[in-house]
Amino acid sequence: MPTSPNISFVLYDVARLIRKRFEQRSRASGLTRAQWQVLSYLAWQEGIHQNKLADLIEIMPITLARLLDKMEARGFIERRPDPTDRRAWLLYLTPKAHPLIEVMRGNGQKTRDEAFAGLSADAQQQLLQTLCLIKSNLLEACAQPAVDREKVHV
Amino acid sequence: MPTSPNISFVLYDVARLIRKRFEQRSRASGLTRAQWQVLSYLAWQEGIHQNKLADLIEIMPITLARLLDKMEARGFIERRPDPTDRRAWLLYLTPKAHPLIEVMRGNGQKTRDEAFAGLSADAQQQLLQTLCLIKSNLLEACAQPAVDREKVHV
DNA sequence: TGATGATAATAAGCATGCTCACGAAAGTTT
DNA sequence: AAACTTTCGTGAGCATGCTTATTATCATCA
Repeated sequence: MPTSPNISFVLYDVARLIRKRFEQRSRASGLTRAQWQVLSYLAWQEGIHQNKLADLIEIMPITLARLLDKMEARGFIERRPDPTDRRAWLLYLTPKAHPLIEVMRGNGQKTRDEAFAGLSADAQQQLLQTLCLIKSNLLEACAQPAVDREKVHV
Repeated sequence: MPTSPNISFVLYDVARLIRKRFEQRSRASGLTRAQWQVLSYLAWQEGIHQNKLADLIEIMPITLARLLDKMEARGFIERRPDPTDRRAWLLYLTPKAHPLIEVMRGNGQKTRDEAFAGLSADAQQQLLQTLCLIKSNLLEACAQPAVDREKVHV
């Protein structure tokens, strides 16, 4: 950009590059960044409903459903019917998934080490807090309608 | 997550939400976040090659080509042949694109205002610098091979 | 009970971004 | 000039994430 870089663009770039680097590193393990995020939350909350998990990760349920389709096909998770609600599934890790968790955690750590090189622990903590604030701002904003009043008729 | 949230996940979430919010706001204008980024750089460097523009934005040339296809189809940019290199195109905005620039800049500003509410100008400046450092770390890292030494055979 | 509304999951379709591969043209070396 | 290498742009195919819409089931209330 001509003047100083646009902070939103930079933030978006950083996220894209983190994903890219993580997946360079994890290709052999067979899990993408998004799938690792799912696995990571699921390891913590096994037996959860898809809806609840989507809420936790803050993605649309349909986005999660597609991820789970792939992870189920590859044998990392299983959907068991909820005995009390025939619409719903309960999500569980398979035995095959367990050894992956430590490997992927390591890959995440290595990616963070690369990304945050030169940042003190304090600076990282500060960054995390700032990002959490921004995230909460955006979650609230996204729930509000945003009319594009300056619509351009082309 | 059980303990404190994973900073990479949060960062990724924030980027996703910024895009989502920006596009909620800009739907009527007909440009997505990515297309707006292209337009924004192009307004600054008209007559550039696709390759150079992809370098600037730091995306793969093929990703840019697809974006340009759509923007060209909608009449926002045009590709003119480079008289000195028959492989290459020179990129230009159309007259139709110019009025969009101010509108989209405004949408970006509104989105940032929502996202960064509660952050002082200093804190925002600090954040920008930190993100630029991380981006540069990651650009360097991505250029290095990342062997997944702990390959899991499944 | 029976209608009405909410909720769980998914389908269809689109945008962005990647890897890998390829053709055409340009540049370089012999 | 011919052969090799590099570069520019794109095709194919995949993953993620969204909006919108649909089906099946559950919950509630008349």
